[in-house]
Amino acid sequence: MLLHRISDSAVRRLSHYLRFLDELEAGGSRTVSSDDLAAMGGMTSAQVRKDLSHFGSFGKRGLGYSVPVLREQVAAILGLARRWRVCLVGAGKLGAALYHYGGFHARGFDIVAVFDNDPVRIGLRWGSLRVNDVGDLARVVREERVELGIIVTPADAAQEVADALVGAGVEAILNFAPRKLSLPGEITLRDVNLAMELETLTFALTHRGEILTTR
Amino acid sequence: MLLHRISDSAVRRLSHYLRFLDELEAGGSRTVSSDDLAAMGGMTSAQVRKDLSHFGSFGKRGLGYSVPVLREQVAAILGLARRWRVCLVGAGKLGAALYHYGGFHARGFDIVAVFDNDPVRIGLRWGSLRVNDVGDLARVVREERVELGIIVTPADAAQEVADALVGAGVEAILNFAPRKLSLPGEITLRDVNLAMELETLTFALTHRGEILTTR
DNA sequence: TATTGTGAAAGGGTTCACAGCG
DNA sequence: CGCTGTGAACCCTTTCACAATA
Repeated sequence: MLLHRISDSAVRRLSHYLRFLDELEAGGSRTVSSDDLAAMGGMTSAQVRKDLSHFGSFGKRGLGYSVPVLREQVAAILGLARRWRVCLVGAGKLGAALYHYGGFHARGFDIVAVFDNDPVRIGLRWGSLRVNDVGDLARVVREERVELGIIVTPADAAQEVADALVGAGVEAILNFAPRKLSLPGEITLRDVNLAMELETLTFALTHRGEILTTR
Repeated sequence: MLLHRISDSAVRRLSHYLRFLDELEAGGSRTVSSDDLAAMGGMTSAQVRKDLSHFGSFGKRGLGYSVPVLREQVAAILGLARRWRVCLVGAGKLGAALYHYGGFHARGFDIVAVFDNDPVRIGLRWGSLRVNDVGDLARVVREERVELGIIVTPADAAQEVADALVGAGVEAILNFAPRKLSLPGEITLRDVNLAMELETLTFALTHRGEILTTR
């Protein structure tokens, strides 16, 4: 398929649609219209149709979309037609929270290795895994055929860990450390910064009373 | 001050600038140019200047910006000239991770209350706090003058908790539960969905080989 | 008839390029 | 001379509106 550039926000909306389609299927719905999906997500029906149209024609005019068919198509578009092998670097509280977060497994992400550099944590049993020494990262990542890395270390360690992950063949990184990482262009990177999320809230609250205009 | 509509991405860039300015100040730099800041964040200098220009003129032509002055200005723009009182609803692993995440306190966020509905967790000591019964949420939020709520509950409980927070006077909510919340328009809401972040990675990896074009 | 799929129009964000100024 | 601040140009995303069609 020939793709135009798909905006980041469009990809995130596709994730939303997938969640809505899961709920609809669980609720027994057989079809949805773009209007229904839009209502579930606070968007417009034109937006829903445009987002989907980049990848094909999945609906029937006059009828809408088949819930199970569209669910499967959207999952495939997002790369979720298969499972993904993920590792977690950093076995602190946030690492533990992510490890136990059921949403990853439900969406097709299998955490197959965990690493830390703290002797107190190395060797600990986490479910069916053991916490590995980060010094063994390259070997374990290769043995376990890890594809995605999640960095949950302090900021200081993040670049070093990222380099090790890339060296061991990981293709994409989700970085929770508040540090800008330098990576080769072929590696996909996404940053999540929890303090920054709160800052967008305080920005909004702080400027609430001011006149917002377009000049 | 008269503000235009500031885009979400511009606000996030301001958070980045603040982090860079912290680093520069810690490193002893006295001034920065928009070029320097742009290089630290992988953006363009025009973007940096445009972002700042929405809020005033903070630099000197020919010289750049004073690091401490700009740091303070950007912090003020983001609403971080004061501290904020935050509560956490959900004392599970993710709640614990956020509670212990030093980045919040460093940025001016004080977690002053924690809630859960599980008798096993209620009453547990977390640092200087105790985990409250979520049934006491309205009273405690008022007593503690909580301004921001963070929802870290399972999806099922999120709407109910959000309603309680709003009823008790919270002004903004950061929601980690994968559920679309309905809130009054005057409440600021931000969603963080961890599975969705991974999905943007798998989308990119899945479509990597395909020709991305503009028609 | 109801709803999709999509060109065209509108809107908004980013980049350009240079005037202004220390 | 160097770097900021900014209107104008450009580009990308969203919305509109309607032809196509089950």
